[in-house]
Amino acid sequence: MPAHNAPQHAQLILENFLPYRLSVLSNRISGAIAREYSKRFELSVTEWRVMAVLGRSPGLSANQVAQRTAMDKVAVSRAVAKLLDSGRLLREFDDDDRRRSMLKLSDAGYAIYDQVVPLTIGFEQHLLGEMPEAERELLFRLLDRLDELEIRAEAVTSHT
Amino acid sequence: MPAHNAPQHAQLILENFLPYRLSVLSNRISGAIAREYSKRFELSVTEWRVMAVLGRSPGLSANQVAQRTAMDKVAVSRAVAKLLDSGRLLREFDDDDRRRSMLKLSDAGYAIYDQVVPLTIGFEQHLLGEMPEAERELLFRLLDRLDELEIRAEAVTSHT
DNA sequence: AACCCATTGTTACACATGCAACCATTTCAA
DNA sequence: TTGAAATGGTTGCATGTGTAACAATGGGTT
Repeated sequence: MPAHNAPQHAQLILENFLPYRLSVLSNRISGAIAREYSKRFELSVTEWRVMAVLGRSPGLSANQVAQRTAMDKVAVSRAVAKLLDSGRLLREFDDDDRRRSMLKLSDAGYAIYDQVVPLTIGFEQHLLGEMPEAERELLFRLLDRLDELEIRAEAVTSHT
Repeated sequence: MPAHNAPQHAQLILENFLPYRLSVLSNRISGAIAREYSKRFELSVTEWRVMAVLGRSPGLSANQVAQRTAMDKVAVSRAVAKLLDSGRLLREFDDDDRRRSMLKLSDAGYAIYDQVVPLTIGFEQHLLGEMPEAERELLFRLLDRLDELEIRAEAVTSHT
């Protein structure tokens, strides 16, 4: 009997699989942050992302918000509706193009924004605080590179 | 009039915010992979994760699968139900403890497993392929460290 | 045995998400 | 000017997900 031990089946070690690890890690981190502000401010992750972008860039349209947050326009539309409803957002429509909305935080919106921002930044500090500057930079460079790479998923299927 | 320009509001640059970047990146990557196998094999992400673990470790219980996949037991329960239904999974119950299930892939399950594994590995190759070994190792070390860190979300709230 | 509690797994509900179809408005070309 | 295509945004539907309540089984104490 030959002494080879080729596995009968393909082998995948999930715990070492990068996409899986990113997913689990990201869910844990985002979940932990979201649990904080969602309880305190009745705010979902998508709503918060919309607020975060508009807090820094008032006047964007819903579409522009969608692009910047990497959310699809439906998610933005619904988040905007809720934020308008709860009085955290103001909306006007452009006179020149009445389809286009112009969004910005209300005072109530900024009151929340000014509390959540330090909270999230504190969390990031906690994550990165003890990481040497060099590693931190490398981490972000790696993320940049991965961002660029995975654009074309189709290129991959031919590999196998 | 003094020449300070302290911002009126807290500032957060979402595009540089680590949790946000991880979330977007992870969603893109997992989404790209999932689109491939979900179309081809009528397989959701959670179902695939269950299969991936059982392919390598046959005989685990649903609870054990949940722990290894970082999914909650409800998600596993439902994924298992579907996989049983579609004949990709076999289940027995332990004679000594009839609550405890013992799960493994059926032949049909392995047939799929053996196709999806190389597909996902090819994808990871595509992501990591051009990354120098040293950076790759660092990336995984950084992920390890982040994994350990963010366990206690509460520790953070006092930071602010 | 009778009880209490922990564990495994399922079900029910509320809520988020993605895709497709849709309406309103604008643009452009015939 | 009018009709086709493009754009911004919303709504409906089917599906996924998390939380809590639940049934069933088992372990341990009296």
